[in-house]
Amino acid sequence: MPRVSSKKELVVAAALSLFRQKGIRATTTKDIARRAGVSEGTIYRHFASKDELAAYIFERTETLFFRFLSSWLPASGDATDMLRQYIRGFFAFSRKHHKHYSFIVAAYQTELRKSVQSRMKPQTMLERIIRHGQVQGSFRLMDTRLASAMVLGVLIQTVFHLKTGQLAVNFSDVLLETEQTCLRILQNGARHHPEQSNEEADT
Amino acid sequence: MPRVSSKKELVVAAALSLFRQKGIRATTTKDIARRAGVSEGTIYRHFASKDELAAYIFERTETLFFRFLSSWLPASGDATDMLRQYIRGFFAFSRKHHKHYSFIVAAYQTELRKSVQSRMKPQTMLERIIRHGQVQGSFRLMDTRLASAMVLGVLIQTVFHLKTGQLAVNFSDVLLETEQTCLRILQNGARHHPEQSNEEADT
Amino acid sequence: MPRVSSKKELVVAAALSLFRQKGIRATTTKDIARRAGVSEGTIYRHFASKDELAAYIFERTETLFFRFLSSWLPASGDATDMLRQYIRGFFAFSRKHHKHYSFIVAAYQTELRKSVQSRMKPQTMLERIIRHGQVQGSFRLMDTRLASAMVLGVLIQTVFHLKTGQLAVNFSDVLLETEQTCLRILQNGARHHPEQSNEEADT
Amino acid sequence: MPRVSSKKELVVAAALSLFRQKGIRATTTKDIARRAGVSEGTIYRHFASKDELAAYIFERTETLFFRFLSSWLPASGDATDMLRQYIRGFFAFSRKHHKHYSFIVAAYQTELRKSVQSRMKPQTMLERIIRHGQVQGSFRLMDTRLASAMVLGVLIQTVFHLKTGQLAVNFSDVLLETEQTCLRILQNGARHHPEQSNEEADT
DNA sequence: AATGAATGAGGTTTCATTCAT
DNA sequence: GATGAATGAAACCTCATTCAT
Repeated sequence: MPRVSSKKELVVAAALSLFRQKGIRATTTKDIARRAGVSEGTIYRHFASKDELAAYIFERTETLFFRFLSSWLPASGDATDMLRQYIRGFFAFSRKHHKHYSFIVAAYQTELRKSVQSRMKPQTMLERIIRHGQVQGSFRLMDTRLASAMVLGVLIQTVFHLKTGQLAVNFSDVLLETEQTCLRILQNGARHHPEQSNEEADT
Repeated sequence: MPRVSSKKELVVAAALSLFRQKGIRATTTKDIARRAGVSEGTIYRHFASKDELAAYIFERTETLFFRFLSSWLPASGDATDMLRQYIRGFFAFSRKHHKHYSFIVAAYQTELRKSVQSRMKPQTMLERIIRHGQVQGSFRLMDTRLASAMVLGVLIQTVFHLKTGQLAVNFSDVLLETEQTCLRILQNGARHHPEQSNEEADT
Repeated sequence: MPRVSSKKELVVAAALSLFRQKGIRATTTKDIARRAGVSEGTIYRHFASKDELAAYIFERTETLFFRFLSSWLPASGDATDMLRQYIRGFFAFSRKHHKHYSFIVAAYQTELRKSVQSRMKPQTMLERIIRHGQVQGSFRLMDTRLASAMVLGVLIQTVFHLKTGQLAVNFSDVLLETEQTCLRILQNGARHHPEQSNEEADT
Repeated sequence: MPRVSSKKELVVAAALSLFRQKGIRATTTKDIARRAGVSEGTIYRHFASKDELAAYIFERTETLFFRFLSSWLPASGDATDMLRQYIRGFFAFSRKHHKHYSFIVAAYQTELRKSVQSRMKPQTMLERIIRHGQVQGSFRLMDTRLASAMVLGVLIQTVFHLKTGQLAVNFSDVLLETEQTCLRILQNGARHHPEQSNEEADT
């Protein structure tokens, strides 16, 4: 029986860490090997190329993210509840799986935009929640993809600012604020008829 | 801008185009020279390095963006109006200066995150508008950076989806929708079923 | 040959097949192991190195070839008969032991030219036949090595063209033709415009 | 104006020399660069890959060989004369362009067999001469490709033995001998006792 | 004996940058 | 100013060989 140690996980962990810090292209195979404490050749016993390693990590992370979010969603079918839990799960993931989170956000926005086909599944999940809410009547009718993109945009930016410590507010305040913000985006409500908005602007 | 040298502009235009398509790292100086119709050496007559070229383009683009937005802002001081005009200017820029827009968004999110220090000035401008609105009382009180980040997140995601043609709706509808969304985020007002959200906020 | 180990023969067979297809250098130990259905380590239990494996196969093949040819040679001592049988044996080997044949020809011409010292014994055998014929007076006097090289050159080229199917003629015709050709090369006789060639031959 | 020195020829000369000594695969780009006195990068300014360099040298050499042979052929149309001159040209090339000769023979037989499509034009030229002789009636009728292959087999083997100095005879003797041998192969004439060969064919 | 993960030297290729012209 | 051949460090990757199991 051959060695079972398998340094594959060492490679994956090192690569995840470096990819997220410096980006995929800027990370060299030598970097990864050094950080993982293995030889460069070892990388290629487990992955056909650096790109394949990146894709592997991306998919694994996406699945992890997806499952993590799923575990937060309530069984019940209330879309507003689901959205809240989605947001909480999102924040929780960004804290518990710090490295995975920042890797996947960076990778999605940039280097893997084209190569990986499985559309960031967490977004798909969000779309489903929104569509559900629209059917239930609790969310207003608008393009579902756009809606989910907007919500994700808000979440990603918020977490980014939380992480970089530029925010003076505490975590749970931001969480509540973000929930409200996202609901504002999605919920019905006669907002914004110019007169109204002016009125409200005065509030 | 006085044309110091015709070649320099050729280089800048070629680099802008390539950087945004493939990213900065993935673009080689040979690529740039070929596209610009100049020799590789010429690049180095005008810029000390590829990174400096990228930084130059970034700053120039940011300034262009900033001035463009400024020209859309109303002289008047109503924050809601200003926000609306900011959004319209943002959309207009993304259409008129397609290449500059996609370059700056990509660069900001990724490769230049650290190297360029001038905080993407359009965000600063947005922050100022929001702070202004908060002072005026038309926007609710919240962390200004967070607020501006959220609004930018929405704008960037929306434009991205507009560009990739995944939206079935037309431009002016999306524009209106986005305006409303951003106002929902920023304005005061008892939106979203307060009872619920309060309850859960206690959880 | 007693089978020392079943695996060893699997390795040899796989290597023979691959070496002849792609050459020795271009064949990797991983290729061999995969084709043989064994692990890479197993190769090294039986052979000290890839080169030694190649040398082993070369020598084994040469011996096989030599014995095969020997079994075709008549007991009688007529050089012309011996040559005919040599040629027939050569053709027969190239058909019955297709892989061995193409391996040994390729290896001899190229990669093993220097490393293997045992002069391709089939050539030695041919030399002996020719010398015999010269002593008998049935073959003309000429450098024996050169003569054998020429005959081998003819045989190898002919078989090559037979194998690649570029010849419109059938096997037994080619065989007869080749016999005649080799005899023309070796035999005495006022061939070809006697006046001219004889004169020049005397020069 | 840039440097015009062009180290391309240095690279080509070094590669030709090394390829023929050690084979293409066994020659490293580092070898080539060192021998040529240039950096490895320089190779890639002029050739897309090592294989392309090899193909370039092969084609160039083939053309050189072809032109060299052409310059030896008589204007007159006598096939026997043409063949004699072809052979003399062949020998002359192998001596004057020693490196080119041994490269092309080795490359043709082995590493470039498949990759280069232009059938070793010197063989085509020989085929044409043989066909011409057959039409004239001075050469017997036989498969032209086979005939040319046989003659080339003889020439290559003879030159090989001349070069390796294993032959005790002098150059012009070998040349004459080879001419006769080739003419024996090609010319008409009832050689070899037919009865015998038929009988033995039944064996 | 057999395995195959691991090694690491070394191979091919890329590319930002320099510099003679 | 402009050129592009040249550089050489460093990137990615291969592969014969070793060795713990």
